[in-house]
Amino acid sequence: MTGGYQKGRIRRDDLVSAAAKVYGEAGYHASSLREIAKRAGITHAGLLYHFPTKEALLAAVLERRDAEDAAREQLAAPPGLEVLRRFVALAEHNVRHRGIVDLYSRLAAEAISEDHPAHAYFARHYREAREAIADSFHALAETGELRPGIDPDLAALTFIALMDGLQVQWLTTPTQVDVVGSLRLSLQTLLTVPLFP
Amino acid sequence: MTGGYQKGRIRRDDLVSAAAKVYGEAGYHASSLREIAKRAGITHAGLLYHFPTKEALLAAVLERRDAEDAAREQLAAPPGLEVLRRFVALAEHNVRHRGIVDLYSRLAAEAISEDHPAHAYFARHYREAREAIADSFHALAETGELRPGIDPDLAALTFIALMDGLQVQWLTTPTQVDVVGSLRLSLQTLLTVPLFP
DNA sequence: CCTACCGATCGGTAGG
DNA sequence: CCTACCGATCGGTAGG
Repeated sequence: MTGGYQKGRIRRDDLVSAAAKVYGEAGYHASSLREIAKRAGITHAGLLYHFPTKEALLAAVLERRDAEDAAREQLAAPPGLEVLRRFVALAEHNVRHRGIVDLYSRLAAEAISEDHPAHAYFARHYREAREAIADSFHALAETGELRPGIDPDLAALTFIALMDGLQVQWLTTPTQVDVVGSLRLSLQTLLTVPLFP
Repeated sequence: MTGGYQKGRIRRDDLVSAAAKVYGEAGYHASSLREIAKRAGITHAGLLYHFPTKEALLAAVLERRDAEDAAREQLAAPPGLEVLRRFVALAEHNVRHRGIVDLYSRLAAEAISEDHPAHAYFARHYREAREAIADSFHALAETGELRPGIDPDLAALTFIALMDGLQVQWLTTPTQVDVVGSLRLSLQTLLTVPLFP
């Protein structure tokens, strides 16, 4: 009884996976429904049976990314050093999974346009990331672990922007960019205590 | 005698300007020769009389950008604090000329692909930018103006990546991103002397 | 520099 | 989920 239902769910997941991969290789706009469908083993009309428009498929890709992030954030720590360490760990994870970074970096640049279907998603993503980091810098300021005179909100913006900039440069010239080293350097200079004792 | 020649030069410049603008709005791949040609007041076939392929037009846009940068780098200072100040001044200039930043940020993300026609351009651009900044950090290390224990090359990578990451985030949500403030904060924490006394 | 055209590709729909 | 199709758009070419 649940066979067709289950099958449908699996098929949708396959399509979302294929879409994420193709977006990562070519961006959203340059990706075709035919290429995505082919990788999932169906026709592009078949894809449109599951996702009525190209934009609906993108929405599904972003939703699944959010769900994965949320599952990971069960690991969320209280504001402080540990949060910063986990962001560095996330960067370490990312350099071992290029596809994730590809998808994110290409979509982020496309989504600069206010009328891009992922624009609101990225505006929210940036704000939430800045707020999460800012909470930790504020906590560190109160305990004297943030260097005096540093604006916690500006430090948070700096950290998130640095992560994004490193990713694009790393994707373009992987052998010449030490993503994790740069993040550690940047964080350590903001702190009065060792980030990794 | 030089009339036709002059006219041709002007027309080519108009086309390059129109192309830079459209690339900035939509990226390279999503830009059409018809849209670019229309803004310059000719047909797309007319554009192809001046630039034989879509790729040749992109090359001309990048060449002009290099020429403009070179002209600006007559202002190039010897390695040291002044170089860092001028990069901050460049960022101040950029936030008043959104089109330049748009063009750069969108192309950079597309050029992640090794087969993108601007890939080699950006690989070179990153390397040259890192080297220019690294020279200054090395000089500052020798005079004790760089905080002890900071790797000058890693600091250079960090600064360039931060500039790029700030630009994308600023383009997406302009009112929420203080590009210049973030750059000043980041540089100041690396130094033992005031960047802006 | 234009008109007119080509083959290819695109997202989406009809109808089953 | 497929076959078959649509109108739109693309980069590029022929021929002037």
